[in-house]
Amino acid sequence: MSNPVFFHIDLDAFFASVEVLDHPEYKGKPLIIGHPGPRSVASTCSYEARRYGVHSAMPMVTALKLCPNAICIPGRMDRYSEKSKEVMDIVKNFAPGFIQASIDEAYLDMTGMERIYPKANEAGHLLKRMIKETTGLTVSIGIGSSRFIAKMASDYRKPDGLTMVPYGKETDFVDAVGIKKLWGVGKAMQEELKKRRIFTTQDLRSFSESNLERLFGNSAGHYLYLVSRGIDPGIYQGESKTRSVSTENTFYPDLFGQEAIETFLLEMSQEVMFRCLSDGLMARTVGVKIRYNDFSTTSIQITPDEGIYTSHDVYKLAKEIFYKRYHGGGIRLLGVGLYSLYKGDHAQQLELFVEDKERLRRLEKAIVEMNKKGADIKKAATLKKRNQFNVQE
DNA sequence: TCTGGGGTCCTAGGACCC
DNA sequence: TCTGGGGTCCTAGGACCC
Repeated sequence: MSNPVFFHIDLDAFFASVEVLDHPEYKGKPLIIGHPGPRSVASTCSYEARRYGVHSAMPMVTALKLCPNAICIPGRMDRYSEKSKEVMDIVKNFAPGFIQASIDEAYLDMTGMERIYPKANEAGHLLKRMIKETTGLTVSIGIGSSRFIAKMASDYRKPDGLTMVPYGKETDFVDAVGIKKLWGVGKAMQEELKKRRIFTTQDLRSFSESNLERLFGNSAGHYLYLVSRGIDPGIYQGESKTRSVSTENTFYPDLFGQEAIETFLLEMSQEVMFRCLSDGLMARTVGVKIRYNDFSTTSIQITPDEGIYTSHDVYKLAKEIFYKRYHGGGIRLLGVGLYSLYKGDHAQQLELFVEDKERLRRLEKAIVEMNKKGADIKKAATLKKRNQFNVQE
């Protein structure tokens, strides 16, 4: 039996790199992807911008203070999806056990591929070359005995890097990465660890599993026990299916007034419902998210006894739960989501009026299909009002 | 630093049932 | 009568990731 071998392939500064590819004049310049608005954040930035301390998720205002001459452009998701597909097609055909983890990341299971690729690191270099030559983009690749190790290895040397963690050296590698960069251990957990005077992965290993579970809860404790030993806690195991669909908008200035609020609730209800329809999904639960101007955030959800069949159902429920919770004042963010999704095209149980609803549902589905073919039909008559309000894209 | 938008998973309490 | 235990579903909030 051969040892398990996994690759993690990570596109370098993906959105920014695509922009440089399409606009050679941006090459070598600090580039930030994101809207320049006062409430927006940087989504990606080029390595030139990173030298100024800019990083993704940084408030745009801060980023532009650090790097005033940065080129700041809003993202073009359609174009990035296109390039992503080009890359993923190459990766997919390179070896079996392909899992795409996000728009710019994928895993390959290279276990037992020695006859085709005798040396894993040479296979990695080959894959990097193929991607570069075909798409013009560079990736960083991590190689390890699990997806977890491969994932952190790809981040170890970036951009255009290749890091291989030899079988049996997982614990050493985790020590080299350090507790601050452990995948799945974020800011809040870092604080918890500091409070308990745990500063290194070695410190973590000095605790028994039951002690970690007592200190941090069963799930988090078990997780820390495993990852501090370089053992994969089980990231990206099976095919993941969609569990929720949501959309939200941040406004500047704040959103006020019944008409404006309801316009957005309607538009967002349609958006999430149309996305479900086009994927053949039904929802059991509708949720609304409200963030006030003081950044306090609340969410409400409802699982009605009657099913949810049309975007009108979504809107009605969204409006109902919104007013149940809304305490007035400026709204910074408004969101609508559908949860407890299941595959299906029909009402779950037969009930009164279902036939009418099914007819409406088929109508909406037809609109979705036409939009897929290039039409831009939206049901709401109120949509023309959208531009009166300031959406922070 | 004054904090986007799209997701996943976990926790904890309450309702309800057997 | 002051009071069990397990299972499941629902809700709200929070951590984390890209």
